[in-house]
Amino acid sequence: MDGLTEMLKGTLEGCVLEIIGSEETYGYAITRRLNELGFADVVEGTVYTILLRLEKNGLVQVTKRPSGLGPPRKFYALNDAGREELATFWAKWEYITSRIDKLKEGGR
Amino acid sequence: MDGLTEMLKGTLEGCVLEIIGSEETYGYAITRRLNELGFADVVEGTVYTILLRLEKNGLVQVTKRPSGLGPPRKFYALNDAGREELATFWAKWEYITSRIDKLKEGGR
DNA sequence: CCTGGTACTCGGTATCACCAAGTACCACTA
DNA sequence: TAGTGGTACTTGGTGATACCGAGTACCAGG
Repeated sequence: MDGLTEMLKGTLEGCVLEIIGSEETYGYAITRRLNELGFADVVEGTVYTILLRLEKNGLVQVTKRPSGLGPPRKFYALNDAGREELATFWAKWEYITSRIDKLKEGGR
Repeated sequence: MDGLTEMLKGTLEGCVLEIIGSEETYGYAITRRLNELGFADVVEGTVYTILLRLEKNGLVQVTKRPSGLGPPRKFYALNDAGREELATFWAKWEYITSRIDKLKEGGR
């Protein structure tokens, strides 16, 4: 399945929020997680730009820790604003999917 | 519900395809249809750019007809390529929603 | 050493929806 | 007959987002 990229616009950031929200983790691992979830062609560069944005928008708390097998990792955790943003994301997701499913059912 | 715009990226075009696929129709009516479906802040300009793109990509057949209460309408119908594109869109949609729902369930 | 896996950064590009303003056609009304 | 409002399409520019590619750096094992 390819060419998903355009459809992920706006949702990928929410996915990253969800992942961070369930466990404090770092960019490289998030990328792997997304890949194994089925978003195979999401690459590191994309995830890092999202993480930078989250940080810039004050939704996460960042902690740098040594890795042992590579450069130090930047661990991300949600703060209150981040949790709120995550809830908003899921609300929007529900809304959109319900409308589109209705459209698909031929709802008129 | 606002701020849906970014999340609609890539899906709005599919919605328009679906609407056209179910009935030959025109831009203004498509906008109204999307609005009543719950995509309240989708405006005409947006729909027209999508229609132009569909036409440019050879997914639709266009017929101009007089309106009676305004300027002539451009009616859009799917051609074979358009129907194929629509099927692809739904396949992608299924794929993405299933993955994201899995993520939401805490699937790990 | 040197290859390969881990881990982050940065500059540029393409796509897509939005916005704003404009054109134009018609019916109704004052 | 001038004005208003609804219908209908066009166009040029903007902003957000994900992608791509190249680069830096650290470490372990052969």
